[in-house]
Amino acid sequence: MTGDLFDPACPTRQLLDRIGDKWTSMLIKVLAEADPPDMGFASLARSAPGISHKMLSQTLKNLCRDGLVARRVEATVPPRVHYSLTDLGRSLDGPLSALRVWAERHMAVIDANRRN
Amino acid sequence: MTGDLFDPACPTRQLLDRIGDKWTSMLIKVLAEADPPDMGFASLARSAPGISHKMLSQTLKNLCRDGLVARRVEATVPPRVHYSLTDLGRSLDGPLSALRVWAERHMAVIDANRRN
DNA sequence: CCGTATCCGTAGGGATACTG
DNA sequence: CAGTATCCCTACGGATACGG
Repeated sequence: MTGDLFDPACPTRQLLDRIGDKWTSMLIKVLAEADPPDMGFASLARSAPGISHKMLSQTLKNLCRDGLVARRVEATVPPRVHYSLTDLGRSLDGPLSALRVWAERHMAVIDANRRN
Repeated sequence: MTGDLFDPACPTRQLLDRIGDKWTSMLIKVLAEADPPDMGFASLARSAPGISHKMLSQTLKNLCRDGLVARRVEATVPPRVHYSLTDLGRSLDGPLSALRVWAERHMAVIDANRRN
Protein backbone atom coordinates (compact mmCIF):
# COMPACT_ATOMS: atom_id res chain seq x y z
CA MET A 1 0.00 0.00 0.00
CA THR A 2 2.42 2.66 -1.09
CA GLY A 3 -0.51 4.96 -1.85
CA ASP A 4 0.38 5.42 -5.47
CA LEU A 5 -2.03 8.31 -5.74
CA PHE A 6 -2.03 8.72 -9.44
CA ASP A 7 -4.21 6.21 -11.06
CA PRO A 8 -3.19 5.83 -14.63
CA ALA A 9 -6.98 5.84 -15.00
CA CYS A 10 -7.52 9.31 -13.56
CA PRO A 11 -10.98 10.29 -14.82
CA THR A 12 -10.01 13.90 -15.40
CA ARG A 13 -7.18 12.92 -17.65
CA GLN A 14 -9.46 10.56 -19.51
CA LEU A 15 -11.99 13.32 -19.96
CA LEU A 16 -9.45 15.79 -21.25
CA ASP A 17 -8.07 13.16 -23.58
CA ARG A 18 -11.59 12.89 -24.89
CA ILE A 19 -12.68 16.49 -25.17
CA GLY A 20 -9.28 18.14 -25.39
CA ASP A 21 -8.85 17.51 -29.07
CA LYS A 22 -9.14 20.22 -31.62
CA TRP A 23 -12.88 20.21 -32.31
CA THR A 24 -14.88 18.33 -29.68
CA SER A 25 -15.42 21.12 -27.18
CA MET A 26 -16.30 23.49 -29.97
CA LEU A 27 -18.98 21.19 -31.33
CA ILE A 28 -20.42 20.63 -27.86
CA LYS A 29 -20.69 24.34 -27.44
CA VAL A 30 -22.33 24.81 -30.82
CA LEU A 31 -24.82 22.05 -30.10
CA ALA A 32 -25.49 23.34 -26.60
CA GLU A 33 -26.41 26.71 -28.01
CA ALA A 34 -28.34 25.39 -30.99
CA ASP A 35 -31.95 26.43 -31.28
CA PRO A 36 -33.71 24.32 -32.36
CA PRO A 37 -31.50 21.76 -30.63
CA ASP A 38 -30.96 19.73 -33.79
CA MET A 39 -28.33 20.57 -36.34
CA GLY A 40 -27.49 19.06 -39.71
CA PHE A 41 -24.05 18.16 -40.92
CA ALA A 42 -23.71 21.17 -43.18
CA SER A 43 -25.07 23.47 -40.55
CA LEU A 44 -22.49 22.23 -38.06
CA ALA A 45 -19.75 22.66 -40.61
CA ARG A 46 -20.78 26.27 -41.08
CA SER A 47 -20.77 26.86 -37.33
CA ALA A 48 -17.25 25.58 -36.93
CA PRO A 49 -15.23 27.49 -39.49
CA GLY A 50 -12.02 25.84 -40.47
CA ILE A 51 -13.11 22.32 -39.67
CA SER A 52 -12.50 19.83 -42.41
CA HIS A 53 -15.14 17.52 -43.70
CA LYS A 54 -13.20 14.61 -42.35
CA MET A 55 -12.73 15.93 -38.84
CA LEU A 56 -16.36 16.93 -38.49
CA SER A 57 -17.42 13.44 -39.40
CA GLN A 58 -14.87 11.81 -37.17
CA THR A 59 -15.55 14.04 -34.17
CA LEU A 60 -19.29 13.52 -34.44
CA LYS A 61 -18.80 9.80 -34.69
CA ASN A 62 -16.82 9.77 -31.48
CA LEU A 63 -19.35 11.95 -29.70
CA CYS A 64 -22.12 9.60 -30.75
CA ARG A 65 -20.20 6.58 -29.67
CA ASP A 66 -19.54 8.13 -26.27
CA GLY A 67 -23.22 8.84 -25.84
CA LEU A 68 -22.81 12.61 -25.75
CA VAL A 69 -24.56 13.23 -29.04
CA ALA A 70 -27.57 11.62 -30.66
CA ARG A 71 -27.89 11.05 -34.37
CA ARG A 72 -31.23 10.92 -36.15
CA VAL A 73 -31.57 10.21 -39.84
CA GLU A 74 -34.45 11.64 -41.79
CA ALA A 75 -35.20 9.20 -44.60
CA THR A 76 -35.76 11.75 -47.31
CA VAL A 77 -34.00 12.35 -50.61
CA PRO A 78 -31.50 13.76 -50.17
CA PRO A 79 -31.19 12.45 -46.63
CA ARG A 80 -30.91 14.87 -43.76
CA VAL A 81 -29.15 13.90 -40.57
CA HIS A 82 -29.79 15.64 -37.29
CA TYR A 83 -27.35 15.84 -34.45
CA SER A 84 -28.23 16.91 -30.94
CA LEU A 85 -26.79 16.67 -27.46
CA THR A 86 -28.01 13.88 -25.25
CA ASP A 87 -28.79 14.54 -21.60
CA LEU A 88 -25.28 13.41 -20.81
CA GLY A 89 -23.88 15.81 -23.36
CA ARG A 90 -25.92 18.67 -21.98
CA SER A 91 -24.74 17.90 -18.47
CA LEU A 92 -21.17 18.27 -19.64
CA ASP A 93 -21.84 21.71 -21.00
CA GLY A 94 -22.23 23.03 -17.46
CA PRO A 95 -18.65 22.40 -16.32
CA LEU A 96 -17.44 23.36 -19.76
CA SER A 97 -19.18 26.69 -19.40
CA ALA A 98 -17.32 27.32 -16.18
CA LEU A 99 -14.14 26.76 -18.08
CA ARG A 100 -15.34 29.05 -20.83
CA VAL A 101 -16.03 31.84 -18.37
CA TRP A 102 -12.60 31.43 -16.90
CA ALA A 103 -11.08 31.41 -20.35
CA GLU A 104 -12.89 34.55 -21.43
CA ARG A 105 -11.77 36.31 -18.31
CA HIS A 106 -8.15 35.22 -18.21
CA MET A 107 -6.86 34.04 -21.56
CA ALA A 108 -5.80 37.53 -22.55
CA VAL A 109 -3.46 37.73 -19.57
CA ILE A 110 -2.05 34.30 -20.28
CA ASP A 111 -1.45 35.22 -23.86
CA ALA A 112 0.27 38.41 -22.82
CA ASN A 113 2.50 36.46 -20.42
CA ARG A 114 3.27 33.95 -23.09
CA ARG A 115 4.39 36.52 -25.61
CA ASN A 116 7.02 38.06 -23.36
CA MET B 1 -21.26 41.74 -41.10
CA THR B 2 -22.02 38.15 -41.93
CA GLY B 3 -21.92 37.31 -38.24
CA ASP B 4 -19.13 34.79 -38.51
CA LEU B 5 -19.73 33.65 -34.97
CA PHE B 6 -16.71 31.51 -34.54
CA ASP B 7 -13.72 33.52 -33.76
CA PRO B 8 -10.66 31.60 -34.73
CA ALA B 9 -9.54 33.04 -31.39
CA CYS B 10 -12.25 31.39 -29.30
CA PRO B 11 -10.87 31.59 -25.75
CA THR B 12 -12.16 28.19 -24.78
CA ARG B 13 -10.35 26.55 -27.62
CA GLN B 14 -7.20 28.41 -26.72
CA LEU B 15 -7.51 27.29 -23.13
CA LEU B 16 -8.01 23.67 -24.04
CA ASP B 17 -5.11 23.88 -26.43
CA ARG B 18 -3.10 25.01 -23.45
CA ILE B 19 -4.26 22.69 -20.70
CA GLY B 20 -5.52 19.81 -22.82
CA ASP B 21 -2.12 18.28 -23.36
CA LYS B 22 -1.02 15.16 -21.65
CA TRP B 23 0.35 16.51 -18.39
CA THR B 24 -0.70 20.10 -17.71
CA SER B 25 -4.00 19.47 -15.97
CA MET B 26 -2.43 16.74 -13.90
CA LEU B 27 0.30 19.01 -12.65
CA ILE B 28 -2.16 21.77 -11.86
CA LYS B 29 -4.13 19.33 -9.80
CA VAL B 30 -1.05 18.07 -7.99
CA LEU B 31 0.07 21.61 -7.21
CA ALA B 32 -3.43 22.66 -6.18
CA GLU B 33 -3.51 19.87 -3.63
CA ALA B 34 0.08 20.26 -2.48
CA ASP B 35 0.62 20.98 1.18
CA PRO B 36 2.86 22.84 1.72
CA PRO B 37 2.04 24.58 -1.56
CA ASP B 38 5.60 24.32 -2.87
CA MET B 39 6.92 21.25 -4.62
CA GLY B 40 10.33 20.37 -5.93
CA PHE B 41 11.09 18.90 -9.30
CA ALA B 42 11.66 15.41 -8.00
CA SER B 43 8.60 15.56 -5.83
CA LEU B 44 6.46 16.53 -8.79
CA ALA B 45 7.95 13.75 -10.85
CA ARG B 46 6.95 11.27 -8.14
CA SER B 47 3.41 12.67 -8.05
CA ALA B 48 2.91 12.22 -11.76
CA PRO B 49 3.89 8.63 -12.43
CA GLY B 50 4.82 7.95 -15.99
CA ILE B 51 5.90 11.45 -16.84
CA SER B 52 9.29 11.72 -18.46
CA HIS B 53 11.97 14.02 -17.26
CA LYS B 54 11.66 15.99 -20.43
CA MET B 55 7.92 16.48 -20.36
CA LEU B 56 7.90 17.52 -16.73
CA SER B 57 10.47 20.18 -17.47
CA GLN B 58 8.71 21.33 -20.61
CA THR B 59 5.26 21.43 -19.05
CA LEU B 60 6.50 23.37 -16.04
CA LYS B 61 8.27 25.81 -18.29
CA ASN B 62 5.07 26.50 -20.19
CA LEU B 63 3.08 26.87 -16.99
CA CYS B 64 5.62 29.37 -15.69
CA ARG B 65 5.62 31.30 -18.90
CA ASP B 66 1.84 31.48 -18.87
CA GLY B 67 1.91 32.82 -15.34
CA LEU B 68 0.06 29.87 -13.84
CA VAL B 69 3.01 28.58 -11.85
CA ALA B 70 5.77 30.37 -9.98
CA ARG B 71 9.31 29.13 -9.78
CA ARG B 72 11.59 29.87 -6.86
CA VAL B 73 15.19 28.77 -6.74
CA GLU B 74 16.86 28.04 -3.44
CA ALA B 75 20.52 28.89 -3.87
CA THR B 76 21.91 25.90 -2.06
CA VAL B 77 24.17 23.11 -3.17
CA PRO B 78 22.69 21.11 -4.68
CA PRO B 79 20.08 23.67 -5.72
CA ARG B 80 16.45 23.08 -4.86
CA VAL B 81 13.71 24.53 -7.02
CA HIS B 82 10.22 25.12 -5.75
CA TYR B 83 7.14 25.26 -7.90
CA SER B 84 3.80 26.58 -6.75
CA LEU B 85 0.57 27.81 -8.29
CA THR B 86 0.14 31.54 -8.73
CA ASP B 87 -3.19 33.18 -7.89
CA LEU B 88 -4.08 32.83 -11.54
CA GLY B 89 -3.22 29.16 -11.45
CA ARG B 90 -5.28 28.62 -8.30
CA SER B 91 -8.24 30.38 -9.89
CA LEU B 92 -8.12 27.90 -12.72
CA ASP B 93 -8.36 24.99 -10.37
CA GLY B 94 -11.95 25.92 -9.57
CA PRO B 95 -13.39 25.34 -13.03
CA LEU B 96 -11.09 22.37 -13.44
CA SER B 97 -12.55 20.86 -10.29
CA ALA B 98 -16.01 21.16 -11.78
CA LEU B 99 -14.76 19.18 -14.73
CA ARG B 100 -13.16 16.66 -12.40
CA VAL B 101 -16.41 16.13 -10.54
CA TRP B 102 -18.23 15.61 -13.81
CA ALA B 103 -15.53 13.24 -14.96
CA GLU B 104 -15.65 11.18 -11.80
CA ARG B 105 -19.39 10.92 -12.07
CA HIS B 106 -19.73 10.15 -15.77
CA MET B 107 -16.57 8.80 -17.31
CA ALA B 108 -17.50 5.24 -16.47
CA VAL B 109 -20.66 5.53 -18.55
CA ILE B 110 -18.78 7.08 -21.43
CA ASP B 111 -16.23 4.36 -21.33
CA ALA B 112 -18.93 1.73 -21.30
CA ASN B 113 -20.59 3.37 -24.31
CA ARG B 114 -17.31 3.56 -26.08
CA ARG B 115 -16.51 -0.09 -25.66
CA ASN B 116 -19.69 -1.29 -27.27
C1' DC C 1 19.73 17.54 -7.84
C1' DC C 2 17.81 20.16 -11.86
C1' DG C 3 17.30 20.81 -16.40
C1' DT C 4 18.17 20.65 -21.56
C1' DA C 5 19.36 18.57 -26.32
C1' DT C 6 18.95 14.92 -29.60
C1' DC C 7 16.77 11.28 -31.82
C1' DC C 8 12.85 9.10 -33.35
C1' DG C 9 8.15 6.76 -33.46
C1' DT C 10 3.43 7.57 -33.54
C1' DA C 11 -1.02 9.88 -33.94
C1' DG C 12 -3.71 13.98 -34.92
C1' DG C 13 -5.45 16.39 -38.32
C1' DG C 14 -5.61 19.02 -43.17
C1' DA C 15 -6.45 18.59 -48.54
C1' DT C 16 -8.39 16.23 -51.78
C1' DA C 17 -11.14 13.12 -54.23
C1' DC C 18 -14.54 9.71 -54.36
C1' DT C 19 -19.30 6.88 -53.02
C1' DG C 20 -24.44 6.54 -51.52
C1' DC D 1 -26.44 16.44 -48.77
C1' DA D 2 -23.77 13.21 -45.89
C1' DG D 3 -19.93 10.53 -45.29
C1' DT D 4 -15.54 7.79 -46.27
C1' DA D 5 -10.71 6.80 -48.03
C1' DT D 6 -6.14 8.17 -49.15
C1' DC D 7 -2.04 10.81 -48.70
C1' DC D 8 1.01 13.38 -46.25
C1' DC D 9 2.99 16.48 -42.88
C1' DT D 10 3.77 18.15 -38.35
C1' DA D 11 3.86 18.25 -33.46
C1' DC D 12 3.53 15.66 -29.26
C1' DG D 13 5.83 13.01 -26.44
C1' DG D 14 9.08 8.92 -24.85
C1' DA D 15 14.26 7.26 -24.20
C1' DT D 16 18.45 8.43 -23.62
C1' DA D 17 22.44 11.03 -22.74
C1' DC D 18 24.66 15.06 -21.53
C1' DG D 19 25.52 20.01 -19.06
C1' DG D 20 25.04 23.46 -14.65
